[in-house]
Amino acid sequence: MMRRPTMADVARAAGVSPMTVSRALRPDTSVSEATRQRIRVAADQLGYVLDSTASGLSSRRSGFVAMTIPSINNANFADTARGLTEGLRESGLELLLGYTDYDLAEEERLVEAFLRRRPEAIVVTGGAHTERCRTLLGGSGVPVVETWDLPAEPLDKVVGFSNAHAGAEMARHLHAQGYRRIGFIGGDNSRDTRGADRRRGFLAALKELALSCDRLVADGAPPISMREGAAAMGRLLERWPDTEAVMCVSDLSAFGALGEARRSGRRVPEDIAVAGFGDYDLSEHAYPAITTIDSQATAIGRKAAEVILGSLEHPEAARLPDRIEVETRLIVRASTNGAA
Amino acid sequence: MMRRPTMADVARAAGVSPMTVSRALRPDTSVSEATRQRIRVAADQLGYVLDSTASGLSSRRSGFVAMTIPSINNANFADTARGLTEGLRESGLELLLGYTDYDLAEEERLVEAFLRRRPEAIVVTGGAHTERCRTLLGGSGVPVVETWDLPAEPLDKVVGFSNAHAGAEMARHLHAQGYRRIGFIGGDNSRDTRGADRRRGFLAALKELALSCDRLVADGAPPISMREGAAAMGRLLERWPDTEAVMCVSDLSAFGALGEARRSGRRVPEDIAVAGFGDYDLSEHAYPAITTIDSQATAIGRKAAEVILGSLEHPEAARLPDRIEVETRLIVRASTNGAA
DNA sequence: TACGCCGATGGTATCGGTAACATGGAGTCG
DNA sequence: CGACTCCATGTTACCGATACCATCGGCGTA
Repeated sequence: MMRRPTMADVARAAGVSPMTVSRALRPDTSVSEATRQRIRVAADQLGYVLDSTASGLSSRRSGFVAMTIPSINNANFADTARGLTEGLRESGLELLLGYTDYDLAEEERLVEAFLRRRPEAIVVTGGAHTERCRTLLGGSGVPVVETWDLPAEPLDKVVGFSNAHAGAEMARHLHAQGYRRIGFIGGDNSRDTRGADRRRGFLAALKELALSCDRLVADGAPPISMREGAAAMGRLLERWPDTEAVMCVSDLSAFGALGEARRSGRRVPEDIAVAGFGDYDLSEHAYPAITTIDSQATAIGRKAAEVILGSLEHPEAARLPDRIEVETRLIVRASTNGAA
Repeated sequence: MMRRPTMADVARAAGVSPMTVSRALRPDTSVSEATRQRIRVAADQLGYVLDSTASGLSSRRSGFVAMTIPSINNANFADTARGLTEGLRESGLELLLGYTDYDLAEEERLVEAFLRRRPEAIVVTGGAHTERCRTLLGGSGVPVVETWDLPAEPLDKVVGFSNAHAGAEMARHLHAQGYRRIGFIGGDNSRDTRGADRRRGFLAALKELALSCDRLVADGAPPISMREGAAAMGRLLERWPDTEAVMCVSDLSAFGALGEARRSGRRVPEDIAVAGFGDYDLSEHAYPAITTIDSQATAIGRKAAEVILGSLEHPEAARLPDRIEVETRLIVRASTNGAA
C-alpha cells in the first residue's frame, strides 16, 4: 500500500521546493499564478490532502473553534451551533461539536479532549462546570464563551440570558391571564442547571404575586421530554386536581403534558393552561398551539461568533470580559388563553 | 503572558526525561508507579495539557473518528451519533461531528476538512456524494462507512437499510388497512436522497398494488418539517379532496400534515390516515399517535462502530467490503387505523 | 551603468510529541 | 559467579508542515 503523499511529493512533482507548495496552497501568500496553478494540478493528481496536524503544529494555529452542547438532538442548541458556524465561516474557522448529555463530568472530559487539540476558542453551554473544568478552561489561554446563561462568575466571555427572568416572565404572564393555581413541571434539577434556574425564577415570581408555589413536579433525569412531561402532568393532576396552569421546563415536556391533560378529560386552555420554553417548531404546530419563550438561540450563536472573532483579532482586549445579554421573547399562543 | 507548558517543562519539574513523561501520561506503557505519580502531580501543578497535534503527528494516530450528518437537529441522526460514540468509547476513540445541511457540496467541504485532520475512520450519511468527495474518501486510506442507506456502489463499508423498501412497506400497510386513494408528501428530491428513495419505493409499491400513484406533493427544500408538511397536506387535499391516506417523508412533516388535515375538518384516521417515518418521540405522543417506521438509528451507530473497530484491528481485511443491513420496523399506531 | 527595490523562491530550524533502539541495574538461574 | 533477562528509563531521529531569513533575477531610476 502507498503511503499518503506529502508536500515534498507534490513539490517534486511540480519541480519546486516544499516551501513554495506550502505557499501555493494557502491564500494571501506570494506565489506566481503560473506556479500556483502547476502546483494545484500536481496536488490534485497525487490526491494530496494537507495534513493539518503538521500544519497546526508548525503554525500554532488549529483553525477551529470547539463547542460543547448538552444534546445534539435539540433544536435550540442546534440553532446556536448553526449561528456560530455561520458567524465563523468567513474567517475560515471550523466548528467542532461535542455533546455532554447534560453531564458535567462528561463536559469536563470533552473539554479536556478539545483542549488537547488546541482550539482557537471554546464555547460551552451554561455557566455550571466542574472545578477542574473551570481550571482547564481558565488556564487554556484561549477565549472561552459561556452561553445560554448569565453566570454570576463568568470564566471569560458570556452570551446568554437569565433563565430565572424567563421563568418569572412566564409566571407573570400566567397570572396576568387570570390563572391563580399555577404549577411547574421539570426534571430533577441536578443536571439541567438552566432548567433549574427557570424553575427558581418562576417560583420566586409566584411568591411575589402572593401565589402558592408548591405545585411542583420535578423528577426524571433531564432533559425531560414528552414522555416525562406526560407522566409529570399525570402526577400533578392527581395531587392537585384543581390546577389551572402549568409551565413546563421545555416545549417538549409541555407537549407531553398537554396530551396528558387532555387524556384526563380536561380542555386546554379552558380547564388548564400549559406553557413551555424554547419555541420549538412543535409548539407552533401543536393543537392548541403552545405558549412559549423564544430564547434567541441562533442569535446567541451569532453573537458568540462575533465575540470570538473580536477577541482573536484584538488579543490585548481579551482580558476585558464581555457579557452580552440577549432578550428572550414571550410568545403567547392558544394554550394559555382560556381564563380571560 | 506565559506560554503553555510542554512535556519538557513537566519533565524538568518531575526530574525525568520527556520520554518518560510521554509514557507516564499514556496507559499501557511501562513506568514505575512512583514515577508516574510524581509526573502526574507535576503535570497537574503546571496545568499541562497534552498537545494532541504534536502527538498525532508523531504517532500517526489522531484518535478520532469523523462523522458527517445532514442535520444536528434530528433525533434519528442524533441517535446514530450516540450509538457510534458509545461503541467507540471503550477504544478511546472520540467522535467529531460535522453537519452538512443536506447539501452534498457542503459535505464535500466538510469531508475534506475532516481528512486534513487525519481521522482514523470516517462515517458519512447516505450513499450520494459528489464525484470529488468520492475520490477524497476513496483515496483517504481510512475506513469509510456509509450509513442510512444501501448504496449500489458503496465506497467501502455500509451500515444501513433500504429506504425504498421502507417506503414500500408503508404502502403495503396502508393498502392492507383498506385504504386505496393514497398519496405521498415529501420535499423536492434534489437534496434528501434518502427521502427520495422512500418515495420511490412507496410509489413503486402502489403501482404494484394497482393503485394510482399521482397523489404526490413534493416541494420545499428538504428536510421538510412541520410547516412544510402542513402546507403540503393543504395542497394535496385541495387537489385530491378524496384522498384516504398519506405517507409523509418524515414524522415531522406527518405531524404538520396531521394538524392540517384536522384543520380542514377531517378526522384522523376516520377520514384520512397519516403515516410518517423515523419513529420520533413526537409520533408516539401526538394525538392520534402516528404510524411510522423505526429506522434503528441507534443500532446503525453501534454497528458502524463495530465495523470501524473491526477494520482498524484487522487492516488486512479492510479490503473486503462489509455491508450490514439493519431491519427497519413498521410501528402501527392510531393514525392509520380508521378504514378497518 | 550602477544601485536599490521588490516579487518569487529556496534553505534551515523548529513546532511538541513518540517510535525505535540503547542503556543500566536488579533479579534469576545453572 | 557470570551470563541472561527484564524492567525502567534515556537518546536520537524523525513525523509533515511553516516561520524566518537569505537569495536571486529583473526592472526602474539617477
